Amino acid sequence: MTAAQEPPLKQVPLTGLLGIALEAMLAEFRGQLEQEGYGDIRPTHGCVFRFVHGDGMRLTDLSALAGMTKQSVGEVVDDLAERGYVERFPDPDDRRAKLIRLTAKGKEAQATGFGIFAAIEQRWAERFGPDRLADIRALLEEIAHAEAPEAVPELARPALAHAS
Amino acid sequence: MTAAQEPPLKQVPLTGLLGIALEAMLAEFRGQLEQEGYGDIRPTHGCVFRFVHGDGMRLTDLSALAGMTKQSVGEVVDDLAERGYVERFPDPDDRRAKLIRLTAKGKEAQATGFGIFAAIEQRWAERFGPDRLADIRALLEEIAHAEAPEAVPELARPALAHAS
DNA sequence: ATGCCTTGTCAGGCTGTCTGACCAGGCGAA
DNA sequence: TTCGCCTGGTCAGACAGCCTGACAAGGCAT
Repeated sequence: MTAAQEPPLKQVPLTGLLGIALEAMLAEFRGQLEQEGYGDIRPTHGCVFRFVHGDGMRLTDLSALAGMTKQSVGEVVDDLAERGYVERFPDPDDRRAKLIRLTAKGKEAQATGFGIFAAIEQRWAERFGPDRLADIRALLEEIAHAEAPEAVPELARPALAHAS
Repeated sequence: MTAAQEPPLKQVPLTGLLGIALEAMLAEFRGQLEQEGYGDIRPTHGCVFRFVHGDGMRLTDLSALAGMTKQSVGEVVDDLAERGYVERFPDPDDRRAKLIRLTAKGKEAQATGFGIFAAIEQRWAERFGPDRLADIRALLEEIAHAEAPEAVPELARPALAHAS
């Protein structure tokens, strides 16, 4: 037990740990979501559910937020439309464009999803320590803000704002 | 600034933040790796590089560690073998099996990769605070240990061990 | 009113993974 | 021994999820 120097410092890369934590949370999420009756929602659909809001958004905007091509997001939107979660309607201000919005069913699903995420985080907080989880969230928000501010517009306004 | 109750508590899901952090680290990793001359190593190859060690491992063992099918890992091994990073040789103890081990080139690549991961973590530590990063690592290790102990065998022996 | 930009779609392709079927070799029980 | 079953690895085929390229319809500025 003599704490000698570890020779090559073979620690598990942080990416591996992040990946495991992420995967575990997502697995929990998918299970819960299915249990709530949304078994037909797949991970890919997240790129729309995460960002769609308001009275109608353009595909172009969604794809920019999601960091994916219009074609890819368009396919997801098609799929969600077939399943009745979103609907397209013509943009009254621009006849080229179509707007995408959640249906009533879609809004329920989105709310359920966000609720599940909150519940999981709550459970993890109880399990691993509320303050530790708050710390990790704060740090991750800071990292996200630094690395991909466009993907987390919600972070544009918090306390950090006046820190720079 | 009256801290009233937030109505639907619309916080960004932790998974999103974890994903951004993970992606950012991996992007940094890939950039560095290419810069070190290993531009032909793709993310998929990680499922082998992460786990292969010693004097030869079976495909079955690698696939179990990686949590993937034998076929998928086999394809990756084929690819790495063509590129000269690993080699197969018959298991002297079991004529059905072949053992997989790193070539000299593969060992260099693996060491370089682990080094880059360590360097990135070091840089992030300086950037976001060494103690905060240590905290997040400790928490993530705990989570990983709880959620996927088989994927992080290195964690089987640390200080946590006598805590239970 | 003409030429360029934007919006969305169609078509095709690639990567990474999976399932199913199979052969060759090992191993235990009759 | 030898027969039936298990195990290690491979072949073949499929599919999800993403991409790039090409395009038609519509807006917009000179």
